[in-house]
Amino acid sequence: MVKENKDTEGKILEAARKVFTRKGMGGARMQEIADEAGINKAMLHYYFRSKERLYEAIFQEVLRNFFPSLIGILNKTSEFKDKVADIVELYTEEFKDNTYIPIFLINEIHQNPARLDAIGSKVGLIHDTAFFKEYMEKVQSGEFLPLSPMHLMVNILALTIFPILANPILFKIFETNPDGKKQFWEERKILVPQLIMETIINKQK
Amino acid sequence: MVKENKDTEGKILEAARKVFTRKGMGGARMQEIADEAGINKAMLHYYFRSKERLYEAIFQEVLRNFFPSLIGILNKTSEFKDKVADIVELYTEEFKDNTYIPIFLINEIHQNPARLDAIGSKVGLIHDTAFFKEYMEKVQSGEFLPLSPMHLMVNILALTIFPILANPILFKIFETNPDGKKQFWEERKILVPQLIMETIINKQK
DNA sequence: TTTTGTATTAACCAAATGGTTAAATTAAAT
DNA sequence: ATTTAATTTAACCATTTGGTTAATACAAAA
Repeated sequence: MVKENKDTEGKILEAARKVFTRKGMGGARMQEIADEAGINKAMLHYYFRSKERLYEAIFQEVLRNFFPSLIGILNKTSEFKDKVADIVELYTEEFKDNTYIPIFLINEIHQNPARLDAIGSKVGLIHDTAFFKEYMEKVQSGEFLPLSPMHLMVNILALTIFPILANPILFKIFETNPDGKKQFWEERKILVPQLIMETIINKQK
Repeated sequence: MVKENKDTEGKILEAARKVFTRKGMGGARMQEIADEAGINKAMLHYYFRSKERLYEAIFQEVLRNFFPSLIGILNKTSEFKDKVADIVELYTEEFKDNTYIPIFLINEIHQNPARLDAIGSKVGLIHDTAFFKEYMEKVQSGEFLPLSPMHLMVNILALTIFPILANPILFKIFETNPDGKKQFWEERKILVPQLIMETIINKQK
C-alpha cells in the first residue's frame, strides 16, 4: 500500500528549501516550488496541507541546521584559539557565496519572532560546551579577562557573519573586484581570531 | 490651479516608508499604505504611478539617510576613539528598538543588488573623511597598526549592527530579560570602542 | 460667474495566488 | 484478477492585489 513517497516528499522539501530561503515566506510562490520539484502544485498540499506548514518545516530545518555545526566546533578538544578560527572558517566558507541562508534566518525571525519558540531548549546548551567551560576556567585562572560569554559570542558571530550579510554594500563602498573579494575573506579568517584573542587575553599576567 | 498637494504626497511618503521598511517590497500592500496615509488607494498611483516607483523613492530615501549621519561623525574634530564611540552610540540608540531599518536595507539589497547602483559616488566619500585621514596618518607615524580601512570599518559596523540584526535570536539563546537587554546595549557602547582601539593601537611604540 | 485644470473617490478589472476537488493512475493486498 | 488504498493530475475556485477609469469635487484664473 505504501508507495515510495519518500522520493516525492524529499523532492518537495528540497525545492521548498531552495525557494523559501531565497524569497522568504512572503516572496515564495507555491507554483515555483512545484516547478522546482518537477511535480504538480496539488502535491504540495497533499503532503503538507498548506504553505504555512511547508514553510514551517523548512524554517525549522534551516534553524536546526545552523547551530549544530557551531556546537560541534565548540565541543572540539582543540586549542581555544583554533576553535575560534574554526568558527570563522566554517561560517565564512559556508556562507560567503550563500548569503541567503543567514539573511533568511535574520529576516524571517524578525518578521515573526514567535517562530523561535519552537527551538527553546535546543540552543541553551551552548553554555555547556567545552568552549565555554575552558573559557570560564581561564577567566578564573586570570589568563583571560572577564568578558561575559554573551559578548564574546556576539563578537565572534558579528565579525564573522556581518560582512556576509552586508557584502553587497561593503564591496560597493570599498570598490572591490573579484580578486579583492577573495582576498578580503581570506584576511578575515586570520584577522578575526587574532582580534578576538587580543581582546580576551590578560596581558597583565 | 495648484492645490496643496505637498500634504498628500508627504502623507503618502510617510506611510509608505513605515509599511515598506517593516514589510519589504514584496510584503507591503498598496492598500495598507493607503490606509496608513488615510487616503484612497488610487492616489498612490496618481502621485507615484506604480508600487515599484513608490518603493524606489522610499528605498533611496532610507539608503541616503543611513550614511550621512555616519559621515558626519567621521568628519568631526573629536578624538579618534570618541568618533568610534559616537558611531556605536548613534547606531545602537537609533536602531536597538527600530531593527526594521537595517534589516530592510540588508534584505532588500540582497533581494535586488542592482538598487545599489543609484547611490554610486555618494558613498565613495567615506575614504575622504577626517576619520580615515587621521587613521592613515597614525598608521604612517606608527601609532596605529596597518589594518586596512575596510577591515576597520567592517569591524566597527559588524560589532555595532550585528547584535541589532540578530537581537531576537541572541536574547533567546542567552535568556535575557528586559533589564538584561538594557544592560547589554550599554555594555556594548563601552566595550566596542575599547575593543576597536585595542586592535589598532601599536603597543610596540 | 464661468472656465479650466488639478485632486480625489468609488467602482471596476485582469492577473496572480493559495487552495480544492473529482477523476485517473498506480501499486499493493486479497 | 479483483479489490483497496495511496498517489498524481488537470481543471477549477475564491480571494487578494496592483492598477485603471470615469465621474466628481475643488480651487484658482478668466
